Amino acid sequence: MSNKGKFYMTTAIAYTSGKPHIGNTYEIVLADAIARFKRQEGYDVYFQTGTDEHGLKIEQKAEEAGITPKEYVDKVAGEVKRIWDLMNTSYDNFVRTTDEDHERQVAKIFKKLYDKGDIYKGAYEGLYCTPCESFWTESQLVDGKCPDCGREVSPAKEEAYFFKMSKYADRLIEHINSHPEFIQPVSRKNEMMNNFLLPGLQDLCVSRTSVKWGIPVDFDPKHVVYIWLDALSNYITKIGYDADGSGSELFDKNWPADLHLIGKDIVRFHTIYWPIFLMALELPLPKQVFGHPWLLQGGEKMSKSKGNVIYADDLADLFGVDATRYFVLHEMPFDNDGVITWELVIERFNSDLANVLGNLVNRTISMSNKYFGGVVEKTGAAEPVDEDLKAVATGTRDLVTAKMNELRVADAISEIFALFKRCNKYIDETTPWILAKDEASKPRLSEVLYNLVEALTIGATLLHSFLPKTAEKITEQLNTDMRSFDDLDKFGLYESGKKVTEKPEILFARLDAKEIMPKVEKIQADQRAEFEAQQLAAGIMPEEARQEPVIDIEAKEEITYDDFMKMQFQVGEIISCEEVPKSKKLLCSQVRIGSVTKQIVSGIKQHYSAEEIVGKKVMVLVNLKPAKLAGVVSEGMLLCAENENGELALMTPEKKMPSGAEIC
RNA sequence: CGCGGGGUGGAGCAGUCUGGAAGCUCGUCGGGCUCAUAACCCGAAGGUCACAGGUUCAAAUCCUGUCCCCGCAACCA
Repeated sequence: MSNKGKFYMTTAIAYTSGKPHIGNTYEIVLADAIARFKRQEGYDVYFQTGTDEHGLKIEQKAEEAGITPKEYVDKVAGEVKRIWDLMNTSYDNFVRTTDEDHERQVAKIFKKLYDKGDIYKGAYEGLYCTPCESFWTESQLVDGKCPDCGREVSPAKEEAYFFKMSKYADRLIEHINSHPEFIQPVSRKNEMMNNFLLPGLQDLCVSRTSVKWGIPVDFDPKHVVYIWLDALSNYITKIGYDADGSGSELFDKNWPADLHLIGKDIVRFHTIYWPIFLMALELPLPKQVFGHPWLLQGGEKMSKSKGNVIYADDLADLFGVDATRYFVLHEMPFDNDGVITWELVIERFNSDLANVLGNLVNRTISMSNKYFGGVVEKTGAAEPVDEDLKAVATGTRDLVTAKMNELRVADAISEIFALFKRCNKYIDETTPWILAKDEASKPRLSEVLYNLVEALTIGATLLHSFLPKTAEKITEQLNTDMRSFDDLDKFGLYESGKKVTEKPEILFARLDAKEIMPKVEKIQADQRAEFEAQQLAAGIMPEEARQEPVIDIEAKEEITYDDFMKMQFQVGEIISCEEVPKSKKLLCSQVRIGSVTKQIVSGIKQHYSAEEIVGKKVMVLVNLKPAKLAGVVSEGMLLCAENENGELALMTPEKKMPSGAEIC
């Protein structure tokens, strides 16, 4: 393996406001695949990931949970690390922004930039929402109210430190223009240029007094360092950067980073603010920032508040770690968002992993055992049909490398699977079961199986970066080792005469959606229950209906819109009410509908008392033909919902509505 | 007119920059094969490339307009 030099790469550090879902996990798996591949190629890789643990949201979450912020982030960071490890990711360093060395360096960096004059003290003016402790701009408001809580905002002014972004803007524009590879994909570059750089950068507010949970500005401790300045700095502080100038060996070797892998939503922070901070610190800029797309669920974005989140450990439970890795890596295109649904995962699992790969390994090993007692021997009985297989096998490495160099990981995997598909085809072309019938064609049969085993070894080696465990299982079953990367363009290195395993283990057993989906539903139900429990704990009213049993009633005949329009519903206010004498069920109400008052008799006595419904606004069917009930005239109907026990609930408007308002 | 992404056979996507016979995976249908995990291999059907104009010998691709979906909007990767 040739040494190609160092390669320092990072993921964004995960924000510890809650358990990471499959989308967060996507990033670490993607990064891991790249890191492993670079190592395989011969780079000296340093791969850093971790957690971002400061900020208001964490402060709030901790308070809701009734624990300190530190306790809260310890818990979540542990969870993040557990999932990173579960996904078998090969990071070299897991950093936390609450690490003492990081906090000390961030404070020093802030001081250094202040001393230098790039950070100055000013005032932040804007519209302030007191309960949310947040500033908003005019354009952010929703109906003139706080976009978070919907309450009134008021103009306010807060002392704050600002960073002189504009001072470095020209240099950054120049850098981006002269380094086309800096921002990937290119579409993001245009976005940054057109929206932020070319219109002119505003100075960035880099301190907060409204947040307690953060790194204090050491010379003005009522301020806390802005979370992005804090978080971004991990890329240098955690490899040993020292603002005083005495960097560590690790830092000197690895900085500048070769790749920052981040989500497309935070491209701005990594391609504008971060480079400018680095310029101010007189450090070289990272070589590349890749803003990967999102993994969306069923067309809509995942979020905990929607309670529709897919977690990596659930996927790993149902499908296994490598299948989960395969899915997220394969399904994510280069610059458009990917989609994940349970059905899609099952489909990919069956068609790619079970059918194409697992079955190929299985049938190859089975044939070797059946025909040659497991011994794989090269006999030299070649035929022209072998050439294409060999060409594909030896050419795959460069195809994969080319895709990986562009960070097109999904395409890289597809190249490897193209090799496996070629192998399946090769089996049909050579028909080993026919060769096996004739003793004279045994050498040919042996050669065919040898070629398959060799091609599989090459394929497994290439797969190692993406599906580490699966690749290892394959080479184990073939009784061989991973090939050296440099040898992957050679065919015939499998040691002739070796014996494959007697009993091939099924790598991926086909799944039946009918069996999986009930488990999925259970996971989802558990998640909803947990979410509601959390909401309850936080004092938020849960959506009660969700957990309650539903009722199905007999469907009535379809009606037309005209039929519907014949009925007139209005809001009515019950101004008085009395029981109907000699009746068990009836109450007689005087209902004001607009300027008219109607007398309505309703069978609700067992559920409502006459007194309690007075003053209620209710839904009334107004143009029902009057009728006499128990001798009393009724000129309409009060509408109620009825449950399976016959209990009634009057329909009342969800918001305040005037009497007489039409219901349509 | 806040910014951005998208609308391509039943599903999920590529192709659009650099116009030149509409492609991939899955599904469906038909065939082959039986070593293998009802798997594998071959073939077929199925699309006016959101809509309307325009440029061109030629448009999914370039230009103009319209409709629809989605994300972001400084604390979601």
